[in-house]
Amino acid sequence: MTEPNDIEMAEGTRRVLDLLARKWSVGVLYLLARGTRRYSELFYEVGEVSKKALTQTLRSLERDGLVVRRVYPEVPMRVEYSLTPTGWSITSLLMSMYEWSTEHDDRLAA
Amino acid sequence: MTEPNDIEMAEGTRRVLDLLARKWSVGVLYLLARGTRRYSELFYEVGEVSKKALTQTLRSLERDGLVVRRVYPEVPMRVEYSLTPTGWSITSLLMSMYEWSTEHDDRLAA
DNA sequence: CTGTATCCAGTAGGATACTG
DNA sequence: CAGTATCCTACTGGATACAG
Repeated sequence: MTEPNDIEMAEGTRRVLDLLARKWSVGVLYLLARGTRRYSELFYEVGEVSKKALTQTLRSLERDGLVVRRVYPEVPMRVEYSLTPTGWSITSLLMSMYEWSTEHDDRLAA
Repeated sequence: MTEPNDIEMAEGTRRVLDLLARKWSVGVLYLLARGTRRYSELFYEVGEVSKKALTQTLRSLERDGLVVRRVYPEVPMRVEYSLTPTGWSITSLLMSMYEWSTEHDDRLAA
């Protein structure tokens, strides 16, 4: 197998970043890492998000295979979101980034 | 010290992602990880980038303390870019992301 | 060689109102 | 409860021409 060059590494890395690029994706993933959550729970816990943005975030995470959506057609309706194995595996990357941020927050302030 | 909650972890993680959010930031960092490069070298090696976008990328990396810019007022002019210690330290994060992408590229294709 | 200036298009997300 | 529809703004980057 040939060595990956800079362009290939940058492309692979960018694909990961694109998975997390939306404003609320990371917050949603951290919440779901603690367990399954309903739409309204995410809506109230993730921050000052609009329903439109939250839905877009969830749909994009679902398309990318990080999150699963389950609908329970009760009255009132219930929709639950949870991490896929892939979604779960990416949380270790998130925690590495958080840890790096704590080691460099002096620089991030500037 | 108190445990960080999800919101704090998401905020720290997002600050790191914001550092890398621009389209060409990752490519530039990978190139500079191999050593100092001139503007024109980056321009030709990083991909199909416009000069405007490359300059914006470099300015933003410089503001965030990941890159240093050095000007040599010769004729013709020479400008060199290189990683700061902070910039260097973030490359290990980039490589973790690249590695993750290679382990999940089946999912990324979908 | 190393950028700036200008114009233009696509995308993300906030606010608000409405729906099955 | 869990969204969708509409309107609007900000940001990002490509193309092109021009400048120190």
